[in-house]
Amino acid sequence: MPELPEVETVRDGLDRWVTGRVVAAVEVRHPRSIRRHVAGADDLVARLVGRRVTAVSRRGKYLWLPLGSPGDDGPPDECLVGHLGMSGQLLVQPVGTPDEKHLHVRVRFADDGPELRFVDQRTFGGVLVDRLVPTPDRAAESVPAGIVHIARDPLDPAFDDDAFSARLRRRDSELKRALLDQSLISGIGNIYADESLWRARLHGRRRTATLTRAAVITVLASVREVLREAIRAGGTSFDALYVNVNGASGYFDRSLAVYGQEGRPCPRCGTPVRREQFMNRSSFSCPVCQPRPRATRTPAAQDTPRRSG
DNA sequence: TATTTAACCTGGACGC
DNA sequence: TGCGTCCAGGTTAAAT
Repeated sequence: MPELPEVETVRDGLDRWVTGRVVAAVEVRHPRSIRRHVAGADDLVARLVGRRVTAVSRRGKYLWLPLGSPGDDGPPDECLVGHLGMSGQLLVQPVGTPDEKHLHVRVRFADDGPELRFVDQRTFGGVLVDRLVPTPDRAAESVPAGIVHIARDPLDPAFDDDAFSARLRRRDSELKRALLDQSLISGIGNIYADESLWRARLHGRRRTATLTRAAVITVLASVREVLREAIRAGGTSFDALYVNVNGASGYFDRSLAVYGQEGRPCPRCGTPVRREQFMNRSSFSCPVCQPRPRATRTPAAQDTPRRSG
C-alpha cells in the first residue's frame, strides 16, 4: 500500500521523467478519479494543457506537480495534486503502450515523449488541480490548498520533534491511532506504523498521554529508521498494486518484522507474531516485546481468531 | 471541541 | 464452476 516510502519512490521517478515538460493533452477516462476536482473534467484539462511541470513535490502521502505558465517566470500558483489511495499508480509509459485495465487519467506531453498515466484499481486515489498557498508555518514554502491540514512528515527537515511530542502527549488517544493521524504526523500508514512500533517496543494501544518525551523521541527514531530503509528498498510491494513509475516492485516486504507475519517468529525474541483488530485494520506485533498496556486489556483487544482454511 | 467510527471501492482468496 | 462473503486500508464525513 502506498505510504511515504512508496510515494517518495514515485516522486523521485516522476521528477526524473516529467519535470520540465509541457502538457499537450489530458484524457479523463474515469470521473471518480477526478472527483475532488469539483469543477469537473473539462476544467481540469483546461488548467493543465500548455502548462510546464516545474518540479515534483511531496508531503506525507500526497504528491504535487507545480505548474508554470509560458512567458511567466514567477512562482507557480497552481499544481496537479495526486494521491494514490490504496491502489493508485502513476506510471510513465511510452506512447502507444497498451492501456492498463484501470487506466483513469492520461497526460500527454508536447515533446511526444513518454506519457503520464494514473491507474487505480480501487479508485480511492485521484488527481486534481489546486491552488498553491503558503504553508502556515513557513510563508516561503507553498503547498496545495487542499492539504494545508496535513502535517509535515518525519523526514521533512522542518519537522519539529518537540512540538510533535507536546501535541502527542496532550492527546487522550492511543499511540497507533495517533501515528496514523495525518494531521499530526504524515506519511505513516498501517504497515510502517506496525513496523515502527515493533522497533520502539511499544504496543499501539499505549495511551499517548502516558508517554514520556524520551519515549516519543524513541518512536520518532524508529519511524525514521523504518521509512528510510523502505525508501532504499523502493517501498513495499505485496502484489501488483504498488509499483514505481516504471512498473517495478519494491522489495521492503522482505524486511518486514511483524506486518503480515502472523504466527511467524519475532525476529528479536522468536515469539510468534500476533494479529489484532484495531481501527477496522489488522495490527501485527510481538506479544513479548510489545506487551499490551494493562488498562486497555479488554475483550475487544484480544487476538483475532485465525480464519479457518 | 476532540475523538472515534463507518463508508467508500474492487478484486483476490476462500468456503460451500 | 459459480456464488456469496471476507478482507485489504487512506481519507473524510458523520457520529459520539
